[in-house]
Amino acid sequence: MSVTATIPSEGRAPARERLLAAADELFYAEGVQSVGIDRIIEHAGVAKASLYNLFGSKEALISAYLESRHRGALERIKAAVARHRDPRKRLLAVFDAQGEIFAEPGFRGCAIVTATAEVADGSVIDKAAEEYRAEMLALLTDLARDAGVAKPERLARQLHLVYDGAGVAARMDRDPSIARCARAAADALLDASL
Amino acid sequence: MSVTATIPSEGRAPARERLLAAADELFYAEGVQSVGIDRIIEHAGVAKASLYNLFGSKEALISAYLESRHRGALERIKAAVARHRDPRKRLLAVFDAQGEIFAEPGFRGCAIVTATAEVADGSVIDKAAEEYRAEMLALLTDLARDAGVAKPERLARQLHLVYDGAGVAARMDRDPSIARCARAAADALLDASL
DNA sequence: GCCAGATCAGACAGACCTGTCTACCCAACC
DNA sequence: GGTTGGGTAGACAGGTCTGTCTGATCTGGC
Repeated sequence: MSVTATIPSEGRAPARERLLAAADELFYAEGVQSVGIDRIIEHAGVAKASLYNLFGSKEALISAYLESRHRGALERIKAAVARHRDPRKRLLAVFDAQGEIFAEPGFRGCAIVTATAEVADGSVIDKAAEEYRAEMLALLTDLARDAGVAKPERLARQLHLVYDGAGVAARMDRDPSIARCARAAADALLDASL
Repeated sequence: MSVTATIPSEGRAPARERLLAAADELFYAEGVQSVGIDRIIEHAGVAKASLYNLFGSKEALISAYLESRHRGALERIKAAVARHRDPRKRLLAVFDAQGEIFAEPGFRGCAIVTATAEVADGSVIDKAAEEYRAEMLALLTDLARDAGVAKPERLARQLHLVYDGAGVAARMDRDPSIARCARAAADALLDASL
């Protein structure tokens, strides 16, 4: 389990990282089902055997890709939250961060939402998604509690709805500005919960 | 273009209907990408040649399936709306209907949202989705206007967010009760818009 | 009876998929 | 200098995919 980080032969990232980068790019842009292993390894400049040595299966690579995407998004959101001290601003910062993410070139919705839509129920991917969603809901619940609302769980669920909806709408309507709409809705829902 | 409805040989629906029924069942349950033509025709009891005579391609069959799903959902929602005269109740009826749909066995989220997540950008399916989303937004805008809010377009966008989010959450968390949460959020957003 | 059109069953082509396997290369370490 | 381990390159197996094609069968209308 120790990732001893054998220093790569200078200038080139190790195969594992190159594979994850390629997976991130291709899986996200075209879907985990549509993109085959061959394209991943070609894009990463890695031999097929290396992929199977390092990850074991395509599904495991998808899991790692989703994990990394989720970590990245949550990190960005938490960083945006941390830039404020006022509880209301902290809560709304979630949607500010969402707006930034939406505006990035190549944005195509929440990777986890789209990936679960591609695979049948009960896959390993579903299990990962469950975990990730719980984490997001917990964050929103904390922020709602800090904002002093009477029923933080209740508001958190509502905000989670708005968060999910914004992700879907931004992708399907190709409209990053929907995040401002989500922010306004969150603001109103917070007011209504006080 | 005239669907002259040649009466089927008694007891058996015509091939087109059986294909659509099979597509509806399998595509929805397992995804349009994962389900192959062979399984569709086997389930429908139809020859492969008939499918290609009637629809021309798998993509066209998917389009027809999405069209039918969308029609059905919108019809149900409009029927629920029509059961009320009070503008607020009419607006909230959208989310009541959503709750009914969520509670049905085999519910797996909005077919259009999941289908667009499966295909690359720019496909025919994307174009259809655009149309369907506009229709939904128009309905919400009408309801918001009738409820007498100052900026109906603004509220409609927010409600659309909640609607989309509820669909995603109901699928991913396997929790139909999220519709009540969405209804409450819609109620609060309506209040805040008056 | 007979024909036209719809439908059926299934082989087939050509592409693509995941995952395995062999064989070679090269750098680091003892 | 030899060994070990991670990496590369690519063939291969066995399966699945969409879409086409051939030919048989059924049914309604004349």
